Amino acid sequence: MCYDVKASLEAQLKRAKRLGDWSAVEEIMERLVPDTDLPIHHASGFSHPEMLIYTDKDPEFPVVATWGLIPHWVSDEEQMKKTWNNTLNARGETIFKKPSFKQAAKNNRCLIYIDGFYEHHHYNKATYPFYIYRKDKEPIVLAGLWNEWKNPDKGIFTSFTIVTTVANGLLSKIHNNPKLKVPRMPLILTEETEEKWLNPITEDSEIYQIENLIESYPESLLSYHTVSRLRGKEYLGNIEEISNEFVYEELVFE
DNA sequence: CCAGACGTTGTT
DNA sequence: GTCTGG
DNA sequence: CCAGACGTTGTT
DNA sequence: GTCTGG
Repeated sequence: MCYDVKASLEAQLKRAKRLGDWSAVEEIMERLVPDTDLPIHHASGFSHPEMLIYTDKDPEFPVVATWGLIPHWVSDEEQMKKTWNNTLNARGETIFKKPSFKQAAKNNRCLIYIDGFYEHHHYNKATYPFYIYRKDKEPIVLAGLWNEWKNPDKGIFTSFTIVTTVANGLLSKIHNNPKLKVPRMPLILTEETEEKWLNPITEDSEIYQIENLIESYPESLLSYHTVSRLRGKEYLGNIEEISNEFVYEELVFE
């Protein structure tokens, strides 16, 4: 799963900057970034932050979107708020089958550039948040689905969800779920697969080309450490230090 | 057929 | 809009 | 997902 | 133990 992320301005803009179109970057800074919650040192999906996503419609120039996909059939704002806490993630195995995701899976895929994400580990009846990031400190590219929903009161509402897959060894351990159902992790793309994720498909027979991209990311490329609380009264909020290592003396992890 | 849901996570 | 449960 | 509430009365 | 809110 993936319910907590860090998304700095630098990470979010990495894709827009890679081609060296500085006027585009300037436009993003002036016109889009003020409508976002950036920089996000930590945000929970349940707070439905506004972020930049790169869609298949314009892969180099991002749009502002809210985390928590609103399916096309949602009719009003009340129904929307019942739905969007349940569509923060989308199971990769079923995105082409579920009514909430199938249209977006076929026609509206996107990338979300983040610094890293947070997961909770359970030990001795307590909960310990971990921050997970790439060993090389480069941004993590997540696979997403996005959508434009017509809010009858307020116009077009752009939202997205993060696709998940089975967890690798490291994330299974952080989740320390010993059995039965396989733990989950977000779908992290590589330089090759991120372009394929945005590649349009027209026929149902091409769905497998997208499904083939859904696999867990090698744990050898990831690093991690514990951080201070991300929930409840001890939560420090969206401050820069929130992703810094915070050692819990009582926690034994290894 | 109609009514009602439509979704995710893990159970150290 | 489309699928599932009764 | 985790943290925190989990109830009643009448009304600032 | 289980539901709700964020």
